Amino acid sequence: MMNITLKQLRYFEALTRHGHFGRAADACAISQPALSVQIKELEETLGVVLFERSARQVRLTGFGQDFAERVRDILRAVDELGDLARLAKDRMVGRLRIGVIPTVAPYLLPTLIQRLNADYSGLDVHIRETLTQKLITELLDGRLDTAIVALPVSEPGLVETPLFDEKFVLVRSAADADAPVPSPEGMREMKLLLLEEGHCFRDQAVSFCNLRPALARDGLDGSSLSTLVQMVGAGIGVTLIPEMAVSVETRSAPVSFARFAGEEPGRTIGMVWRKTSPLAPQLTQIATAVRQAAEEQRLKNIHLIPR
Amino acid sequence: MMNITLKQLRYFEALTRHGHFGRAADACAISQPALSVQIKELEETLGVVLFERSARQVRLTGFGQDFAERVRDILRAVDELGDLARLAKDRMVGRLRIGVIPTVAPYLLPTLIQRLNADYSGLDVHIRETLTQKLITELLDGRLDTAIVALPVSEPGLVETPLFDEKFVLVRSAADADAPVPSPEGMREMKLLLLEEGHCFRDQAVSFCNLRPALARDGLDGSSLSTLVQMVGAGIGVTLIPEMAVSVETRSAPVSFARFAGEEPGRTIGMVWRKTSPLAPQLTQIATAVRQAAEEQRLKNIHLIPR
DNA sequence: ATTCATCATAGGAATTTCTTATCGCGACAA
DNA sequence: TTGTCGCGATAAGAAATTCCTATGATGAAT
Repeated sequence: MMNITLKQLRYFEALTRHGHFGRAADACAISQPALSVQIKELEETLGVVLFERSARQVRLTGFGQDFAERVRDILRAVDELGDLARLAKDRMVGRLRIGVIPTVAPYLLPTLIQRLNADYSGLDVHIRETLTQKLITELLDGRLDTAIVALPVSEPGLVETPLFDEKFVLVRSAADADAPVPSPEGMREMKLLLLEEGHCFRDQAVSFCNLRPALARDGLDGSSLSTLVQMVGAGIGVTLIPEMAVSVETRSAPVSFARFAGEEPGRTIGMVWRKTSPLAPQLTQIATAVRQAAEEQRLKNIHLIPR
Repeated sequence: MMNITLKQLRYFEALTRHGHFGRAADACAISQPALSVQIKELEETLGVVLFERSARQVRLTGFGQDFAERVRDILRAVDELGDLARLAKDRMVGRLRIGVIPTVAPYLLPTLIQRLNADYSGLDVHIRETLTQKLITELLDGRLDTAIVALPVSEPGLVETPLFDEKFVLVRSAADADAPVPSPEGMREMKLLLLEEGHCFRDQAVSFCNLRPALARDGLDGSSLSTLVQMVGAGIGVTLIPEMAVSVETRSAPVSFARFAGEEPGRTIGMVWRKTSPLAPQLTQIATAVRQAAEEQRLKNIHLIPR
């Protein structure tokens, strides 16, 4: 009890076109008996005669004609599978789901998306912005293809690629613009505004100032860097933001920015994806594009920060 | 350089459903390595990775998802091929092109078509009514599946099956109803109306009366039996028609019918089809249906003919 | 009647597909 | 860490299939 094979359907189709076993066999690059046998096998599998063989010509039966129409559709669909793959192979194509942490997304994405659309048209980019923890979960779950987060992540099952380092700058009210820049220890004396729990940037800032994490400050945590900057502008305290955010956040409120002296605080932003991801080659390319976007963005900021 | 096979697509589909090589292999009734190899082969043929294999689970890649949709459609279409054939196998189904000569068609077809529709629903009957010569040509050409004609045809390449014998009856004006029935020889003295050249019925009538075929009568040939009967009703002459035509033609004009004494004229109607026709079994069945229709029709006529 | 063209059949070779056995890797538990 | 386990990949030989060459059978044309 054989099953229908694509070979049989291809031979069948050739025979309908040529109406002649020998010529159809040539077209299929096989011998005439091989074709005869496969056609016969197909007919036996179906339990139906597809061709009427006479000495003069080979003609489709009535059923064969209906059959042939469907077979043509099937073969076309199968060939399209190959075409589809051939396209997907070289050009980067299809859906790409990128997760980005909130302290990077607003500053990097406008540039990045523009660049991706330019360099990889045909790529359908989906963006997910949320906390690192959630990104990692979704990544491991297969709901994301890659994530842009602060390194290290140290999650077995994921590979990390550094993208760029960024320094943190001090944000204080415009009035303090000329005051000396405090040392990390000095920061502890100031009212430092932080993001809510869960943001890695909060932990990084806390770590820089050697604050005791448990020492949760008053209830002034902000849900975004913009909020923090606005609070600083209102004279409530000071905060840190990544240098990349400066050009955007300078518009949020009348504040001044300052670099730290000596050992500057900072972090490494990187891309992570599953070790097993078949997109690895593409993602490596994407990483390059992200680096370029980050550099482009950095140039917009660097001159806004006084030494 | 392998080609895509249906097996591969079936295995692929099973793997998408189970997300597990071992279970998918079970579902396909093969070993796990066999499935692994075929999936790998498919991926190599396409040049694209379809599944992301991790220790935890087997997941479709983005491309794989698009691919899977199309594959499902293809497999469904292929399975439908089998269904289609299974239906066509037992039930008689599909197009059936029957040719019928004009001196039979009007009297047999109403009954026959009704019967075919009743007994073989799903059969798409096409009727072609024309002269024997043309029917045979179209039959040999494959434009007809079978023809109902007067036997014998004696065409190599065709097989003949008798359906029924029918007698010819004399048609004369109603006024002559009680006159004695002439002998074949007597017919020669009467004005015998005939069908045009090409109708086999014309030749059969001529033969019965022992007329010299070349002796073409005056220009009163009719193009149908109805025309002839109407002419008889108008007192122009006499004619012959098959007994099967009586019940219909008695409505054409005020005429009387009479059987011939002694050796009655008649002919054998039969079905012919190509020796090579794969429909032979079905056609044999159809022939039975035609016999029944003819008998049914005959019963409507027999009591209308005196003697 | 013979020849030619054409499809079917047969037997053995070549190729493909499958099975069993085993490896390698990552996850999980102790 | 270190086994242990689950799972997919790989290997090698066995089984099945597909194919080719040679040949048969049949009908048509000369």
